[in-house]
Amino acid sequence: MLTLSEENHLKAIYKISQNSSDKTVFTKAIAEELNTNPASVTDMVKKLADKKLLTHEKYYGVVLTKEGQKSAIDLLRKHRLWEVFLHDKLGFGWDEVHEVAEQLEHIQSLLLIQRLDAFLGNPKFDPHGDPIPNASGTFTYRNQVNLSLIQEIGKEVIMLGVKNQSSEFLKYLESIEMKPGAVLKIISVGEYDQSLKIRINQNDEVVITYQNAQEILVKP
Amino acid sequence: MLTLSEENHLKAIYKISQNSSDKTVFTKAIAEELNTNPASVTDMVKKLADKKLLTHEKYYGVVLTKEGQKSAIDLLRKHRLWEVFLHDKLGFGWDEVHEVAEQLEHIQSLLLIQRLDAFLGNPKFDPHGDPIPNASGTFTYRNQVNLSLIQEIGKEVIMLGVKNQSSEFLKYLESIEMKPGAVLKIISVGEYDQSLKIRINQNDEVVITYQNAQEILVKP
DNA sequence: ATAATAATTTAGATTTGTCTAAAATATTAT
DNA sequence: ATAATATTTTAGACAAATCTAAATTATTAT
Repeated sequence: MLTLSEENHLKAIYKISQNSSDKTVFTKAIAEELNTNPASVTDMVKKLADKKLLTHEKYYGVVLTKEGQKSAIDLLRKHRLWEVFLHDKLGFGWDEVHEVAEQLEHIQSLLLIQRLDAFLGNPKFDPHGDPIPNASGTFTYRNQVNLSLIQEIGKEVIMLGVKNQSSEFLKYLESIEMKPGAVLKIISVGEYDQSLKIRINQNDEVVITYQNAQEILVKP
Repeated sequence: MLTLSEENHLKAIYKISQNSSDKTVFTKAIAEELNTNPASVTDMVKKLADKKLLTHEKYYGVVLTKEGQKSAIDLLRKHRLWEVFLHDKLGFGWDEVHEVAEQLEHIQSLLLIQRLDAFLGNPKFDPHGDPIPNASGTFTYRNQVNLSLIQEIGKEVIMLGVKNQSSEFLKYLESIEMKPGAVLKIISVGEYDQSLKIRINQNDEVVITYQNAQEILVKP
C-alpha cells in the first residue's frame, strides 16, 4: 500500500518520463512538478527505491521499474476514469474535472474501479481526449495530429483532444464549442502567421492562432 | 479545512453523542470508536477545541459546537450519498458500501456533492435505511418501529432499514431477501422465544429470532 | 584541465499524528 | 469519608513528511 505522497511522486516521475525520450528523471524536475524541493524528493525517492518501484543512481536520477510504471499507470487510469464520471455523469466542465479527480484517484478499492469502468461503458478516452489505460495498463492508440498541420482549405477534421490542459485554455475552447467530437472545417489559412480560420459544428467562423492550433489534436 | 484525522474524530464524537441522551462524550469512548488510545484523543480534542468545533471541559468530556455538529453532519451526508452511489449505480452489495464510503466521504468539493446528490435523485435514505441529511443538515423523519414489536398474525409491513450494520448480519439478510422495500408478512409468532415466522416478498417462509427482529426497522 | 556553476544529497530541524508511562483528577465501594 | 479503582491528561518519545543550510558531486565555460 502506497501513501498519498508516494503515489504523487510516482505520478510525477511517470509524467516527466513520458515527456522526454530518456526514461531517467532528475530530482529537480520532480521537485518542480510537485512544488516541493529537491531534498524532499531525494527522501521520498529512497522510500520508493526500497519498495522496488524505481531505481536510484545517486546524483544521476531515477528510473521507474516495471512495477513502478504499473502503479503510476493504475493511478492515471483511476484519474481519467473519474474525470469521465465527473464530466459525463455529473456534468462537470472539462476545466473542472482535474482538481477533483486528483483526490478521487487515491481511493483504494479495486472493485470500485472495475465497477466504475463498467458503469461508464469502458471508456477509452477521458474528457480531454487522453487515452485511459485498461486494467492491464495498455493504452488505446489512435492516429492524431496537431490541428496546426492541417493546412488544406475546405478540409473537415474531427477534434480529438488537447495537449495544453490549463483551465484558461479549456474555457476558451469551450466558449467556441471546440470539444472532442466537434467537426472543424478549415476555411482559410493566414499567410504570415499561419492562423486558421475555422468553422466549428456549423457555427460562426473563428480564428485560431498557430500557437493554439498546436495544442489541439484532430483525426487526420 | 479539516485533516483526515480531525474529520474522523468529529464523526466519532457525533456518532457517540447520538447514541446517548447526554451530549457529553468521553475520551475513552472516542478512543474505542477510533481504535486509538485516550491520550491521542486528548491531543486531537485540543485541536478541535482551538478550531471551535467542540468545547472541552478538562476531565469531563467534550460537547460539539453548532459548527462542529454541522461538520459532522456534512460528513454523514457525504458518506451516505456515496453509499447510495455505490449501491444503486455501481451495484455494490449493502454490506460492501461502508468501507469505500469511508474513504470517499473525505473528498473535498462542495460542487461534487451537490452534483452527486442531484445525479442520485436527491435520495433521502441510504441503502441501510439511514436518513441522508440535506445540505442544511436536516434529516428526513419517518415513523419506523422494530420488527420485533409487530406481533399481529397476518399483518404485512414494509422493511425500512437495519440498526445492526455488521457485514455478517447484512449478508444474512440479503440471503433471505430482507432488504429495504421488501414486503414482510407475519405468519406466526413463537410462544416462548417470540421468534417470527415471516414470508418475504412471496418467497418461502423464514424464521427470524427475536434478537434479530430487534435490529430490523419497518413501517408500522 | 581547471574554475565556476548547477544539481543532488546529507544533516539536522520542524510539524503532525500517534504512542507509552507517569501524574492528576474523578468515580466507586466500603 | 476515605481508600481503591478508573479515567483523563501531561510529558516525553517516535515515525512520516517536509524544510533549510551545508556538503558533495556533476556539468559547463574558459
